[in-house]
Amino acid sequence: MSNPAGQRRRGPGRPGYDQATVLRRAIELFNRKGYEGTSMGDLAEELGFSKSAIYHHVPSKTHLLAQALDEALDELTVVIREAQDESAGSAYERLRSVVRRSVEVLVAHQPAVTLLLRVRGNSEVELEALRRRRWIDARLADLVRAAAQEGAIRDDLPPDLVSRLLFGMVNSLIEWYRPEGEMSATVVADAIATIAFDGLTKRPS
Amino acid sequence: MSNPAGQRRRGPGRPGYDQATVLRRAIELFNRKGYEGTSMGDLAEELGFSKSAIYHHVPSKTHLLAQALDEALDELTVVIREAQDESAGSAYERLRSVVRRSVEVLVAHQPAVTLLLRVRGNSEVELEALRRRRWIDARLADLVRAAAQEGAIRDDLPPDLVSRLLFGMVNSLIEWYRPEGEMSATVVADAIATIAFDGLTKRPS
DNA sequence: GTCTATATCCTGATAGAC
DNA sequence: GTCTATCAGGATATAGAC
Repeated sequence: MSNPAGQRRRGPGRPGYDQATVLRRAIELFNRKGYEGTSMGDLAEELGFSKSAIYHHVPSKTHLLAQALDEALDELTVVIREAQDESAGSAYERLRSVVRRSVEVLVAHQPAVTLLLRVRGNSEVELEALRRRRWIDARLADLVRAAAQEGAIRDDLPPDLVSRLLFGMVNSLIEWYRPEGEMSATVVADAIATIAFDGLTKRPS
Repeated sequence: MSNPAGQRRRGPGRPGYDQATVLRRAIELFNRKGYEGTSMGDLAEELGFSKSAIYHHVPSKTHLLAQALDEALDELTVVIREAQDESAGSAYERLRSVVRRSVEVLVAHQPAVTLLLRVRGNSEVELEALRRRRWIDARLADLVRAAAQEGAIRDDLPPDLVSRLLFGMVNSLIEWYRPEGEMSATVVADAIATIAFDGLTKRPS
């Protein structure tokens, strides 16, 4: 915490991490081994010091989880807020835009979003995160419904089902996307939009 | 094990469960609370007897997980085998068919497949399951590549990316689909095929 | 087939020395 | 700010009575 950059502090001495760095490494571990499958001992080992020293940086394991889930939820909430601004275009345009923005958030905050999407509701922190997530999902469904009512997208499929499948495809990114890979967020977002809105089948056009 | 139907055995006496029933309830709990978040004590409580009595039915917690993952992997492997039979039609036809069959398996074996899709590689059992799953994913990508080479689906998107997104959409079913709901596997499979192959955008047609 | 009791280990978290 | 030592509780799994 005396070290905003998360780097080594003094010439000699132990590593020294700030809160943000500890959080980042914790989320990494939670995703690799699962939250319950990761012990504070594991995290200590990862950071290179003893188990008890962690509690100098962070109040509890639960607090680490809460911070991570908030990071993801706050970012996704911003995307929803943008999509609710009707002056930004038709529902169809805003739906395409929210797909793109969601991909951007998933890519930029992949570890935190991954953690969020795996939450099961095992504690009060997780239940609260699930509540916020359900609110987001409901707003996405609203947008799909509005686009269907505009006549912009097909109305022969239940909007709730379309919403689940469309954002199911978006969310599946977290299973394989790695920012250090060669695929940019733009390429992925374009591919999702192309598949979802234009379809895979080749057309004469 | 003396009770193939998983029902009460004698008039008087304790419930009495067979292996299959214990496994089914275990998978249910693993999905609700996570595998690591579920203790054998939780499972005992769910089944209505003491913690230690479970070990009369099942050798270990790990064994329960292995059985569940095998159930899912065996079913998905059958789907892949079917799709590899080139006499069954063009790659495009087989791709559409494998999407439908995957949905059927996800719906019929939803709890086991859910567990499989959440495995992180935390133990030897999980690592072996991940190996088998990666093999399946690779065969699905082969099929998408073949369909693109046939000229049946668009070739302006990387086949590996298409495969990940397409089956990401299929797999996202496990997050919300409940067999007791009003949506049949057929409706869901049709919706996925329509979105993925024809697209959401309304066309003059 | 289920129970109580127990063995052994690991968990999140704290106390206090340096 | 990190350490060793420790706590109380819970984990998987086993032993042996009934």
